Amino acid sequence: MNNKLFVGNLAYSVDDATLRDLFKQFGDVVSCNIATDRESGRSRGFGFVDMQSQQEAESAIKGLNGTTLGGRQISVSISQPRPKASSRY
DNA sequence: GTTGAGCGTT
Repeated sequence: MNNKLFVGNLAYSVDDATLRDLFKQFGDVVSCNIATDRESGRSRGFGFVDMQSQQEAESAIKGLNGTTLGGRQISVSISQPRPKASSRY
């Protein structure tokens, strides 16, 4: 089990610092990043947070999943591995 | 408005 968290349905007004501040309340945030569009540079409406441990990650899920942030009800869950870049279509 | 991004050789 990984300790990466997927945060979906985020408001465009939310940034990486906002996510970090939210998740650090439940544990140590190793890293956090908003999924910005590579070609547009704009937020895609979701992000990822790397917690120090899975235990802290679970606490963050229970504490932040389903909550409203920036007017949007965010969805927090364990992220899934990203496909290999070498396997581009 | 929901599973990133980067590089051409990790």
